[in-house]
Amino acid sequence: VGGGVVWLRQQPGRLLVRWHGSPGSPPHLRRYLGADQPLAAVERALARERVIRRLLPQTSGIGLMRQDPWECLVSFVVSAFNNIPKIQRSIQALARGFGEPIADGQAGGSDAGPADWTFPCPERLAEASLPALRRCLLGYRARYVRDIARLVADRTVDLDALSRLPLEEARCALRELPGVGEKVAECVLLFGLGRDEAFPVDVWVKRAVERWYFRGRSQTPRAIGTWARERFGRLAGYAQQHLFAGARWAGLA
DNA sequence: GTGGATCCTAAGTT
DNA sequence: AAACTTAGGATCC
Repeated sequence: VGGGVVWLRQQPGRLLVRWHGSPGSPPHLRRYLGADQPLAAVERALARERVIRRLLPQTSGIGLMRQDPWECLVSFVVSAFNNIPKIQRSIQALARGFGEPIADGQAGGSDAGPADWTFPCPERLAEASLPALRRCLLGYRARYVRDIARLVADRTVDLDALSRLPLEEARCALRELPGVGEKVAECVLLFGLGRDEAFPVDVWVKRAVERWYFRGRSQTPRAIGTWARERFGRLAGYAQQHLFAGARWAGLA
């Protein structure tokens, strides 16, 4: 996070934090974790809705992360048609192979080199070879990652500027990028650009909405997204988080 | 019960 | 609308 390393341990009623690699306090950690959001008020509002109200006992406390837009974009491009353990390995391999070493505080083997690496900058990924990227288990996504990195590195695309655009314009701009479809675009809007109205429809959310709102009737992801953004408005992103967590908790198959 | 071939799925996009 | 990287689990000899 912000060029440093943060360790978190959640305990009942508190969060233990340890960090190193960046001077002073961890950068905007509260914002990064979404811990600066008025969750109590959000959940009070969402509880007016019958399905979310029923999920809340299991899902209460979930917030929206505010990742760096660049890291968020690449991560979700990697996530498409993939599974979470492999996504994690890919991200770690990218950092190990193309990121900057983070000065070791004290832990970790000093003989084995740096234990931690930053997420790679666009410039480094833009000049990476496809085989080198494929060694990060990216598969056919290697080309997407490299081409997106080039667009950002040569300033054709300005991710930070997207957050100041009207929602629909930012959405369309993201969809222009190779490997970015509706779902990934919504994820970047939500977790990277701070647009709480975004509503990504992945397989879990699709199952949840079909089961709990459409009596098990199949709907297209597009239709679900449109429907949800209308129904939940400015809190759609939060609603999505609770539906996602609820679906996984309920083990929807 | 073990081992390997095969199939299937997984935070979708082209 | 089929094809797509890759790994891990499920099923079947």
